[in-house]
Amino acid sequence: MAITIKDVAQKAGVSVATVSRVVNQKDIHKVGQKTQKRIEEILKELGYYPNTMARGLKTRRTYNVGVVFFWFDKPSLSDPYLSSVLDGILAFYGEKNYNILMNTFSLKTQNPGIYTNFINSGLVDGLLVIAPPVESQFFQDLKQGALPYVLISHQVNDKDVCFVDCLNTQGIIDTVEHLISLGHKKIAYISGRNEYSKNSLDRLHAYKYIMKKKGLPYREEMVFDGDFTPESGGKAVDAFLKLKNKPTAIIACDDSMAVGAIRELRRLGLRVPEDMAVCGFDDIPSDLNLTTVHQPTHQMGYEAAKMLWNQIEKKPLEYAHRFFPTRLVVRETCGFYLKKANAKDKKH
Amino acid sequence: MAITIKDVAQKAGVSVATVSRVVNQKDIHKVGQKTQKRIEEILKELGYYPNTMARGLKTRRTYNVGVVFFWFDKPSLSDPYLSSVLDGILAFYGEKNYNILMNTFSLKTQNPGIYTNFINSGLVDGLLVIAPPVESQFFQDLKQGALPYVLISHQVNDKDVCFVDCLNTQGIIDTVEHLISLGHKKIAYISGRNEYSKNSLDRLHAYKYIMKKKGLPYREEMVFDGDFTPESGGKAVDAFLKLKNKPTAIIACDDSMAVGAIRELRRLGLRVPEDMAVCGFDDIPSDLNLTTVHQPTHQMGYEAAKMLWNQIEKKPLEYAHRFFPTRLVVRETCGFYLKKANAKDKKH
DNA sequence: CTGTTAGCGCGTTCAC
DNA sequence: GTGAACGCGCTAACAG
Repeated sequence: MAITIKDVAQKAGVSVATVSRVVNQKDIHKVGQKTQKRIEEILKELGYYPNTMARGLKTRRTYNVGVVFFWFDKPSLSDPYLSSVLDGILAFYGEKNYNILMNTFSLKTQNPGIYTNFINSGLVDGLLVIAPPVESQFFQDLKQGALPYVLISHQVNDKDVCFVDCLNTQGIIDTVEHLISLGHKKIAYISGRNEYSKNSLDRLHAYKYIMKKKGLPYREEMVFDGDFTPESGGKAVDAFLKLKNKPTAIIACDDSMAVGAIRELRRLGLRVPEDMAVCGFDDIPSDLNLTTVHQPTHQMGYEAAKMLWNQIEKKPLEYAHRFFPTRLVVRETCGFYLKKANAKDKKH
Repeated sequence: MAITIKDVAQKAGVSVATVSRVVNQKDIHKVGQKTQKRIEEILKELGYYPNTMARGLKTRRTYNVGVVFFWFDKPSLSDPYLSSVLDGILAFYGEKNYNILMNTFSLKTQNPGIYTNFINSGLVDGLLVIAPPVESQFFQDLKQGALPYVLISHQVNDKDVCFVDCLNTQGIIDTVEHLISLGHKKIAYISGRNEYSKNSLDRLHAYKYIMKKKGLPYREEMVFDGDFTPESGGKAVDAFLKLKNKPTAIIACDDSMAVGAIRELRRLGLRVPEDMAVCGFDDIPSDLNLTTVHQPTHQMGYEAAKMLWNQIEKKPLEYAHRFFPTRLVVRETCGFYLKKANAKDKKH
């Protein structure tokens, strides 16, 4: 059995209350210098560490925060977006000496027991929810519960719900405008899983909005419903190429699908960007020189963690929502540099 | 305040003991059918969830396992090796309905308080330790404590210490032999941080061993001490190219450094593999067509998790150590296919 | 300055 | 079949 506060008290010849005061440095000015010294020595000698369970039971604080993320096929941290967000979270709570409790949630089985148990068990002081599905019982459970939480990459029309997100709409608008400036008019779009990702939905809306605004025809067949996998990006390409009126550019809702699209195009003997421009979203590491929209995922994780921490520690909240700017990163696959080079050639 | 067992008992007109029996399905045959039904209904109606802290305090079980990993500059899950191992761990404990508690440990500050607290606080039922430093107070604390643990990617000469690892030595031997078969004799090596990574150390030893065994001269200057970053791979190349007696092939202790080496070689106008063959270790996703050694990281995480679980649940342990085979994955950067193509050309 | 004590929510023993 | 009561280790209110 581990050393308890009682053991320490006994050995020091004091009461447990005094030991507790020393351990927690609370009301420490009330403890005699000598007593404190003696207790501190015995603490080390015995190798005492407070039992988190007992302490948590009493104080209702655990210094744990839960991180929930969602998956289809299998839980995976290998996703660059996810691991970057998590890195931000880890960075913040590393400083604060909190523990991170990971919990994953299958979108297939949708077993609520897993997270309701997590929400209500008193195991964590708060919850960080990464990219939850658009509609879910989850939110109701969350709102009903007393546990503080912050949503990541999921904006919601509710003053009271804390979240961080990037400016998805702006990112897509920038991309479309950039492609238009390169002369494209027939711009196709590969969507994500719109029922499961608010980001995906917001980006799709943005695409429709800006196409219309720019006077470009929005056509059903120019939107393909993908699922965030490279494979679905490839399927989108196959579908687009079958059209009578083929697109000259493709925007993918995320980089994975953009990568899949490029691979398929090349497999079919088409060149990117000469024969087809391709743009992505997220700016994940890749050697394909993808033109894409960058979002500050690490910072978003960090700030979400901070917002949650403020709630937990009852600090005044500076803001309930936090939007991070996106940035269009122009590389090779949109054809910008190709066009530039061609223009230069013509001059000569 | 959350619903407690007392609330349920009151509403059901029974004692807390009876409710407890129903909740835990323990001695359930002693509870009357009707009583059970009634309690179960009220349980749902009230939305009761047992308090983990109280339960943990009583039972000494938390259904949490801790995962510890180590870092230099900042904690990062973006490392493909790490995220893959974690995926394996998540996959296993997802099935078992355990929670994962992440804790990171800085190799710079080496503050032991962080993990000793973690070890002794009763917060977790066991510990998974990923790629710990070669020598550390950590191990002593671990051995002294009563907490079950399993080491990942760290083999140790101790029957009682559980670990999983891949056959690092075999991986390096395969690589060297493969390069020799392609005609290479001057094979340089980029090492990792040998004080902090047992894998790195084991691989270096393997390199020295096989070079000697094959009658190839081992020269100090042919080994460069890197730090697992692409940058250090680049520096290694710079150093090797300054030598009078330049290598014709480079083996890197991990893929990151191999990638860095290739980038630097190309930057300097050298071709890979024509002018220099390069091989890595780990088989991380990359578009460089790297010849490398694959290790089943996901499976290793999964099996380590299983070993720990067996300990926690007091099941008989099948084995304390588990070694996973490596597999040389021959792609472009070693020059194998180049040679093959050349040979074919000559025939004609 | 220090000690006594109640009680956090739960599981479990023992009595009925 | 069921309930009363104890104690897990700790913090905090109160007493002295």
